[in-house]
Amino acid sequence: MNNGRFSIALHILTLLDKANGELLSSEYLAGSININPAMVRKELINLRINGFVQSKEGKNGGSSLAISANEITLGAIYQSVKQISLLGSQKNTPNPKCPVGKNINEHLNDLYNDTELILIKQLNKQSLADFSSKFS
Amino acid sequence: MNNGRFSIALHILTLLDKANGELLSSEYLAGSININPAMVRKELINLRINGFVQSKEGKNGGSSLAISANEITLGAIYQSVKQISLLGSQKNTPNPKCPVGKNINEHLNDLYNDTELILIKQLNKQSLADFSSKFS
DNA sequence: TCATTCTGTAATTATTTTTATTACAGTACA
DNA sequence: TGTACTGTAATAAAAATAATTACAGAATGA
Repeated sequence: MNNGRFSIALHILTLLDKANGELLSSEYLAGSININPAMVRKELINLRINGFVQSKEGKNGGSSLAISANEITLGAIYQSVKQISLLGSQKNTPNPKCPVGKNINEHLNDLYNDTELILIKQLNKQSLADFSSKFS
Repeated sequence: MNNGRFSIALHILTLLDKANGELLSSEYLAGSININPAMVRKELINLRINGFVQSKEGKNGGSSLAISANEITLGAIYQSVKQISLLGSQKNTPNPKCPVGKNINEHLNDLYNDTELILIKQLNKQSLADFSSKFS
């Protein structure tokens, strides 16, 4: 991963888990994370798409977990926020006339994919519930 | 990892391995990678510090591997180029008044460190020689 | 019904990070 | 002593991230 989105997503989810079903507003969440509520709402879109949270509009609205914290692994969170590949951005345009340059992207991709699989497997060892339980 | 430096470093090292001891200039390396020679020279500084390459100044100068490609693991290359933590930048400044915010950085750091160890272990399974042998 | 308090979302701007460029001093060779 | 390199700094450009602002629309409840 290469963005603060994982941290933010995990922070949101941990707070929601701690809230035990009570709806938390994006402003409240933003207060704990110390970022802008609009950023929280943006990340909530993604968490909703991935089925982790549900939100209620309007007065007294807010968000809560949509499924049990036991069912949400850190690997799944990671996958929900990652967009570009793990070890480097793939905008390299090496020289196709060079035997190495011509093929390196293919080999780098293989390497990144293999490595990322291991990473996700490792993250999957821990659920949101496990992570959340570390907090008092 | 979250920068193109890994790709560049590995590309450089692969080219040097293929060159079989012959000195390659930063301009030649840059030509294969399709980046600026100054960028290559910058990355070479790091590779030198880490003992992977050696460079010779002056006319007919250039760089070559300083140790055998068998002794350079991809994990070691990864470690040489990484600067910030794996899963997210650590500039978060959560709200210390919140029980979750107060402690999340500590727990995130633990998680990142554990995960990164696994990642490096995985990358260490492959040496530069292994990687380089994939190219004709 | 209507003021209030939320979310949803788009548009814009600011900041930070990364990458690229330029330039030139110093070194080694022939 | 000219040429072809590296070393390195300074600067600029580009890209990625994050923050801000704004406002329409939804739900509540007085």
